[in-house]
Amino acid sequence: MSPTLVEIAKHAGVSRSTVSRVMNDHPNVDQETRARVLSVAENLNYQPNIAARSLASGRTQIIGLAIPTGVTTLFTDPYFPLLIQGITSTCNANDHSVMLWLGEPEYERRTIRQILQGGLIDGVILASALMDDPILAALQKRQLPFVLIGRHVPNEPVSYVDVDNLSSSREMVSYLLRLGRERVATITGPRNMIAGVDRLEGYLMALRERRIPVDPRLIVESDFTEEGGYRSMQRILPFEPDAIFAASDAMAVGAMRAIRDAGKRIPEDIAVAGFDDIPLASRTDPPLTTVRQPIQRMGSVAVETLIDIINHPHAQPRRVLLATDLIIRSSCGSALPR
Amino acid sequence: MSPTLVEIAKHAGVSRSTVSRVMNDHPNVDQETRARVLSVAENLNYQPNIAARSLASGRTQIIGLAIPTGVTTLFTDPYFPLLIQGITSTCNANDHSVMLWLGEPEYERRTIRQILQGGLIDGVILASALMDDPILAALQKRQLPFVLIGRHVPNEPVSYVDVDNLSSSREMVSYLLRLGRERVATITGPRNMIAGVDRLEGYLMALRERRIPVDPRLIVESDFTEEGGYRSMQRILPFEPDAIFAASDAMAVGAMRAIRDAGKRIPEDIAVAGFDDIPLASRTDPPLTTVRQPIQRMGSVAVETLIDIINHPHAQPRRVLLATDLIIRSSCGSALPR
DNA sequence: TGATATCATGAGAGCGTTCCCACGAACGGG
DNA sequence: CCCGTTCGTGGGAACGCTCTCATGATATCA
Repeated sequence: MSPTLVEIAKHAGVSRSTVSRVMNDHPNVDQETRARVLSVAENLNYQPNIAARSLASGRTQIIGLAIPTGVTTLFTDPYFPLLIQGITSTCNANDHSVMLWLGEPEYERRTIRQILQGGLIDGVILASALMDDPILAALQKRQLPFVLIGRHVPNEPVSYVDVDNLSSSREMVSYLLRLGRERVATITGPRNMIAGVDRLEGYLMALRERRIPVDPRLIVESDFTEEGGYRSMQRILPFEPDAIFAASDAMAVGAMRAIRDAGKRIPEDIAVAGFDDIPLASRTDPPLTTVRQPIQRMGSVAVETLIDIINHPHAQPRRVLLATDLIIRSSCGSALPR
Repeated sequence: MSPTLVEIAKHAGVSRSTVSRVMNDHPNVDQETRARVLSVAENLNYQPNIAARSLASGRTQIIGLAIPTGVTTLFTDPYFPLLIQGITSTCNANDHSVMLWLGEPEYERRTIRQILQGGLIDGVILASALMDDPILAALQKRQLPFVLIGRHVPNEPVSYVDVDNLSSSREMVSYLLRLGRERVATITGPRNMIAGVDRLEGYLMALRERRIPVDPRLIVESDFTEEGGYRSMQRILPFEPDAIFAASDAMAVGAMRAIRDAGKRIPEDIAVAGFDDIPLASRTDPPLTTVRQPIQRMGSVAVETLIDIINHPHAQPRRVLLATDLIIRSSCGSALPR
């Protein structure tokens, strides 16, 4: 095992208090002493015992990452891997560790208890797609600092980090309209996911800006899956859309298949736009115009935000929206002749 | 915060020792006392403080999951999500927690230290695709229990859990041969990944069993990516294969594209078989015959194995190989007429 | 120059557990 | 009936750290 504070102290000829101060970057330590202690610690390969530190200080430098796995579809694209990568790397950079929970219905209650109590954790990142996740309520009840991945209702005092779904999809739909498309349809995500709601709202906003009346037959709610996209497109096709904005690339791919099966051409007859920029998007036929999200970045920002909250628990809730990139490929063609 | 042992003791009218015994399922506690303590603990919503327990006992009930992210390709299929899911759920079931490290070159040294020392962790699951991962060496040096995901050289005393790559690919290639294919080629994975090596070995073994001479021009090493599969297939095509066994579905998909681009038909001219059964495999044209791995199961078994090792540190290394399923779709056609 | 603030350091207590040992009660065998 | 076990229980010590307070040395100001 690693040596203890006392051993370092002995070797450096100081008290364990001084070593502790050095290790924690406290001021009021003589430059020379600090250097000596540091060098001894380095030589002996000292690593503070996290459990002891935690017990004494109440801080663990561990943050929990809770991902309720209700929505299995999310595992088919690299969303979570990227998110997790962003989170862990930023944690590392900030000397924190990540504890992972994938919420399973069966263990959820036990897990929640474990997360909230036990004192093991300084804060939680909740990456739930659902707006009404039960963990959220539990989290709010306790004093544990937490950050949501995904926007939340603005009148509740919760901190969150999200992609700017609303602006992104508004921009995308505006783009379709600018190309000269006149009957732009949309396949939305589920209404209980904020991403679904926001992306629909962006669609509506773009129409409103151009004073284009909303045709409810051109709006179909789906579930972010390819299969769902396929079926939804089939329902939309009879109403003669000339463009489709799918709220996820997976659904866009499904929609493309439906369009093909109906004997229509992309983009000549119907322009297709997606959201997410999954790897497949660049290899569809034709390549898919879509919105790229800074997923990894979002993980990073979530960690930074959480650490900030942990350090300043009584400040205002933080709300961060990240900008996206419009990735223009050929599935929407170019501007139509007027 | 959660109440402490002493508070439970006070309410139950016993000493903290007795409460501790109850919480840890020690024998030699009166039935009635045990019941009383348990009920008090339940009422007060008691949760043991993990830091304190760890400090006193040296055990944390936390296992580390280290995934070196060198190979980014692995993030494009749901391998890791499934693995992680298997690991976390089994950890939950066994009252353990998961600490996650995605190894990044930059932080690796710090991370290793953190993993190995600090006493935070009871054991490690190392899900590295590489055979010569530097973390492995560090891990072996210390006394920390660990389990590898992925087979390892048999003469070193390390425990591992893996899919039976060798038998699986031998079976697949045998299947192709049984269908009457005579020039079966293979696109292998990298030589520094055990999965790549084993799957090639299975291919060779199947040929050997039928006394079919190995044509080295029909064997091309690649990198598990679609792009790699595409290029490799292009190199193989001139040598007139009538079947191709790709060591991953991603490569198989690339190979299919190359075959198409060369104007050949699947499966009439060339049968295609993959490995992994990624979601896409069932939706290629034609649907891909492949090998399904019990990835989630593998995670579960790894956890169980690790916990067993933690409890019995001096036993023999455990080596587990899991069986796979041959998923027969239409990319290999049916038996050719003789 | 004496009173006061600042700095570098050390010592003690405490964080919530587990582990070890001690103690009395109950029990059984000689 | 006494002595050695076994059982249920309690108390002390320890785990390795942080935090608060005390102390003496040095710097600052009137």
